[in-house]
Amino acid sequence: MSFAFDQLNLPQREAVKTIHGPVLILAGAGTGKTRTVTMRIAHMVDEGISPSNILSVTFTNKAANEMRERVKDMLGPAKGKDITLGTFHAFCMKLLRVHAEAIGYKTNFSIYSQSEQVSLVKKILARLMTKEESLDANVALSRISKAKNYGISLGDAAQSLDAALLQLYTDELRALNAMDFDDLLLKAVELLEEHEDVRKQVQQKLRYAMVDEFQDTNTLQMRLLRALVAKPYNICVVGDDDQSIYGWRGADITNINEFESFFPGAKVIKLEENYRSTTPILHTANSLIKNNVGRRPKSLWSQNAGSNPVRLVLAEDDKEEAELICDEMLEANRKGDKFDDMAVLFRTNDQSRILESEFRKKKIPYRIVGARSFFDRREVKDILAYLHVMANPDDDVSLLRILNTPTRGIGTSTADLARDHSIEKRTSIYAALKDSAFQAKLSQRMQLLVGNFIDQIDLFKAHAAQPMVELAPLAEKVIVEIGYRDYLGKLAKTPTDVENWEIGLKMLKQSLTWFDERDNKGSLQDFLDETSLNDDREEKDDITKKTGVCLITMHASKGLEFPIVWLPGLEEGILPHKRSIEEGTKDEERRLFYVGITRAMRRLTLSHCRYRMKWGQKQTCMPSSFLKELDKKHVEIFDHAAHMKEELSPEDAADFFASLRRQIS
DNA sequence: GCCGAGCCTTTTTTT
DNA sequence: AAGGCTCGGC
Repeated sequence: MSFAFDQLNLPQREAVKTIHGPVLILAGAGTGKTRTVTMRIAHMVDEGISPSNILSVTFTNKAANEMRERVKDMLGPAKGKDITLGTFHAFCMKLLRVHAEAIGYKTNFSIYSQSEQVSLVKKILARLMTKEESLDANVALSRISKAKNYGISLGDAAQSLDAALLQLYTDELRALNAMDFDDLLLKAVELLEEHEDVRKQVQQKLRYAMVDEFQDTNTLQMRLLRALVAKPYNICVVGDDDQSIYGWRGADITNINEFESFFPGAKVIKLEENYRSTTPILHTANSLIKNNVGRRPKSLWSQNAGSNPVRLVLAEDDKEEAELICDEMLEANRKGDKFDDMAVLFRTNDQSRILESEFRKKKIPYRIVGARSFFDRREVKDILAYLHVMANPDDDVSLLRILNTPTRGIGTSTADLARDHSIEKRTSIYAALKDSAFQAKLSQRMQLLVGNFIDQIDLFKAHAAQPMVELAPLAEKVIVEIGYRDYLGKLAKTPTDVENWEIGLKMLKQSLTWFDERDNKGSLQDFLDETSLNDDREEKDDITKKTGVCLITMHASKGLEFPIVWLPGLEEGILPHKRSIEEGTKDEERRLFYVGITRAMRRLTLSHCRYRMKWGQKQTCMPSSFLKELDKKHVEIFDHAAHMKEELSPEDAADFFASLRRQIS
């Protein structure tokens, strides 16, 4: 393959050519990052590096899938699939499936999702807490996660509730042969750090590493990389410190800011030519982000001068702001702009409500990212829980979920008894149920019920363990034999409930069928791994495929671009968010604003209000302090509220002011 | 074991 | 304003 360097600009070319030693590519928004990275891989292979020696890790599944497609296109499917490519978590999971025994786990460990973690923590808290204390499970969990990520101790278990909780939580997970998402990273790090043979073996194979979205990596992921990448540090990371917006869930910006101290001798390459936006948009973005301290200085530029200034509009209230946006969209649409090309990016989800109602009123088509996950559906969770227990019967959370689902007379009191027994004997609940010492505590009737349940599970388990078992029929067998549809029928309050649940079951069976039909079909375990690590949010992946104006949070907009963009609600307390002001993380809010601005290709409108309805109450709003920071050279300022008043006839104006007074008082 | 009234909270969300 | 959660009554 001869190489097409002429398609790249100079820094891009340099990034592609530098394949030995540590490299940090600072790729600003819209600077052709993905193209550069995939070309770099192609170039490496071109230079004689075997694809099987290349590791490419990303932060999200979406990025991993994109990368996989691009690499396949570039190298062909045969070479493409030799590259080790996936998310950090998927990589660690695969490593641990092979080596778990070295760190005291069975290789069929379960992976606990967020909701499973929450239910486990709730259960532990219920046991742990005295009447005066109270602790929200989600809050506790985020502290546990922080402690794991940063490797910090929470102190003495006897002194601190957090420490006691972490202790019990950790013990419990281990007893259940389960890991949470953090554990996947943590245990993989432990494995590599403490087992030289494994580390050497992995380092021998994966001699060239590449990391995308590096600004989103956390401390554990950095530790993993350091364990994984040996001298001469053939590691290339790509990211943009200015787009680091996930600090609140552990992303550590020092990874990118101090990259050279982790990998000495690193070459830093900046990509600053932007192919997405016009000069006014980039100039405004640059003027904002340069107010952040401790960033790596860079400045985006474009050859596209553009024809529209950035606009900054003041509206009377949030209703008027929404109307204004809709009116301008209709006007732009009349002039030939497509609704698909427009987007409204907001800070908080509740900002979308008033927009949606205005869109519906004016009959403007819109698309919105669905927040609900497919795997949050009860029917999907129920059947998946059966599959989980079949793969790892020691998975207590799944087992407790199905113990009385469908109702089979094994109520909470028996479940509690089994729990106590399992704690006392330090076994799983499944093992407790099988224990004759436990069964002796039960009534004749309950013994029978528990026995039946265990027999059924063992039967399913044996079926699932058969080689080359088809999963879709297996799931259907479970659904039929447990009488799940009858159970749902009794549970339903309306006929639509039943229909909805049937849809969920269909979707689950469809994904099982797809898995069955795959060329390199794996085991039940493989299917469960994929579903655990792929939080397939409904619609999320399709947001770019759907049509209409895109309504989306600034966070979710990262990586997307739209010709025409509105950023409403630029008020102190919303952006920067009130909580970030309190917590002193305004820099991250500034980056978030920067991400929002740099999504726009041709036209950008910023807006804020004098008043806004919040929690059912009218609030006075101050303009965002970030607005002062913007260089107004390319910004047109427009007081829409005042403009509205001028346009009114005297009578209307009197009405207007009267109604305004009513609203204020 | 289930339902509903009343109370409380309210940023972003991936693996 | 609205969704989630708890607690009390049946």
